[in-house]
Amino acid sequence: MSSSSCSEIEEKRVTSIFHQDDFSTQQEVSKEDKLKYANTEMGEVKEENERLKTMLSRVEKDYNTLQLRFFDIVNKEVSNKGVEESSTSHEENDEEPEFVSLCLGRSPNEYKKEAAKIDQNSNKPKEKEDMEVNLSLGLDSKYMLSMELVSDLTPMNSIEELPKEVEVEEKGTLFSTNKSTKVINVNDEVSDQMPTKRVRVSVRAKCDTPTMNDGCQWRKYGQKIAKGNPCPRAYYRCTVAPACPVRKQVQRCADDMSILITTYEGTHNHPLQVTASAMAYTTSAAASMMLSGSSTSSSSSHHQNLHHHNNSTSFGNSPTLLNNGLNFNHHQFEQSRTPKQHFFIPPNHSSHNSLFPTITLDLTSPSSLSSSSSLSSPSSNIAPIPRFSPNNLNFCSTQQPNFIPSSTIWNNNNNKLGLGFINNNTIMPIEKTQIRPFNHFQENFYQKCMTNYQTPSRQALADTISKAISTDPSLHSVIAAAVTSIVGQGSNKGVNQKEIKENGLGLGLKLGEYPQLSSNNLLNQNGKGCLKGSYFKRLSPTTTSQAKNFMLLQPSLPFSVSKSSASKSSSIVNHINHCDSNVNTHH
DNA sequence: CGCGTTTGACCAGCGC
DNA sequence: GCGCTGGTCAAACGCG
Repeated sequence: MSSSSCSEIEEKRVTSIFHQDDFSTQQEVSKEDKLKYANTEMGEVKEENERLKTMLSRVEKDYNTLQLRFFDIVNKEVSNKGVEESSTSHEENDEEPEFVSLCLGRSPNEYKKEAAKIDQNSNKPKEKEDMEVNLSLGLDSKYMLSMELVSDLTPMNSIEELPKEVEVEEKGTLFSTNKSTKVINVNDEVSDQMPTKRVRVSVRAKCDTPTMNDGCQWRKYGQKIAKGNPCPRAYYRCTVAPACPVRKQVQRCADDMSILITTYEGTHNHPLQVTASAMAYTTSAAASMMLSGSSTSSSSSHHQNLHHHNNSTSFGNSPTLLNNGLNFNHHQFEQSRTPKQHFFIPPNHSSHNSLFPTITLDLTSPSSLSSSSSLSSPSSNIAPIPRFSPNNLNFCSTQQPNFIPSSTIWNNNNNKLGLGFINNNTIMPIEKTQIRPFNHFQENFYQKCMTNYQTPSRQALADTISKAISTDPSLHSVIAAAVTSIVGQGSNKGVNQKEIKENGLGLGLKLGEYPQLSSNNLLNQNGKGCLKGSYFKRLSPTTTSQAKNFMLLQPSLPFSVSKSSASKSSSIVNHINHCDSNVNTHH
């Protein structure tokens, strides 16, 4: 059939439509409306499709750019090292670029030391050893979140406790003398100016159990009454690997004992479980936030630097990325001066604290609450926060598996932990910068990590992705980071799922297997004294009075308890999962 | 008996 | 130098 005859037929059809009687004309008018509506919808969908395509290409571009930069730096280093080292080390280096140390508060040289310990104490094949040392903080991933994240993260960590060997190393790139631990430092100035600091990431979450279940195994090695908090602080070290340098401190909030404050320090030198990866991901991101913000200055320009550091960074530094999600209270310096603020004063708020900048991840505040308006203050330098549905993000472990929804322990409905908004009625002081680097996508990534890859729903994916993208154009760089992470995870997916099955992590997590959860007493460790008051008698009068004062400064955080958000969360998870599959396909 | 927790002692850093 | 505080160690203890 020729095209002309075809158009004739169509014309006739249209003509016949318009020449029907009045009744049918009315019908046709409504049909026409429908057609118009459908056409409009189609147009919108097309536009959205275009936006998605653009997004995807951007993500791809970002990814490639980052990868190129990464290999560029690595190659530089290899060529520099090549002068000094034999060709065998070249071979090693050639295979190493995939491993980047994502440090959280400790120098890579510590890992060198740890690795040396391992070296002495075991007869592991070197290759395996390298793997363990290299696999730092989270994701079990060959690819890290982004080059920016890594580079942002490293300066402080690289410098702190900097052994002399490193001083001879070239500026711009830091290598631990242990060849296996490779840390890239892109920012020369930063490294030059870096004070000797560790970074700590403090997670505040409502939790009834002694510790949060973050996927790692911990051994308690100490307990102290810290000044300013009647609740004892418990010290744990990671026991997943013998020489893992990661420590955590667990302490109840003096103000609200249902809030558990977990402070992480150090970087795991071993592969992490999926659940542990999620926490590591968050803490490392938070640490990167902190480092990128504080790295360039300890002066009053700190806040600005936080935003100016690098707009292409995958996390947090771009103001556009600060809109949604988790909030990080950055209290590198002296703690809260304004009683109105809902700042968490970290466990260590003595003079020592300046040596350990701490970033707080507040998972206790209901998300879509009132804070957005207060935070939109021009002088706060933080964009107004769009409201979005709160997700359940619960790090609480529970000893009552029966209460765990079958979908995921992280969707535990006992607590509805809003993501990120702080009840802050005052303008943020420069020293205490509030960062909201995460948005929907990253939160969802979190959920994804927690949920053992639920079967994705394509419809749900389409809905959420399009919504997220259309409402937040800034997502592209975030997605870039998430994609990078997901791709990395994807590579280990099979293993992780296997581990999940074998080790009881993820869906069917056998909580009782974790030593810190094995007790029947919910507060048997750091929490019991809080309620029984047994340790109060041990407090000096000074401490007690200080604690009282402290409490006066700490208004209670409101909590919302909901049992309806599980479906939302699972829906969100589906989107991520779907994205995951798409991304894997793409790459 | 092995493993993890508890708890007092000890050490280091900091401010006065 | 002294006292305060945070952090760690290690012996004692408890539990399975």
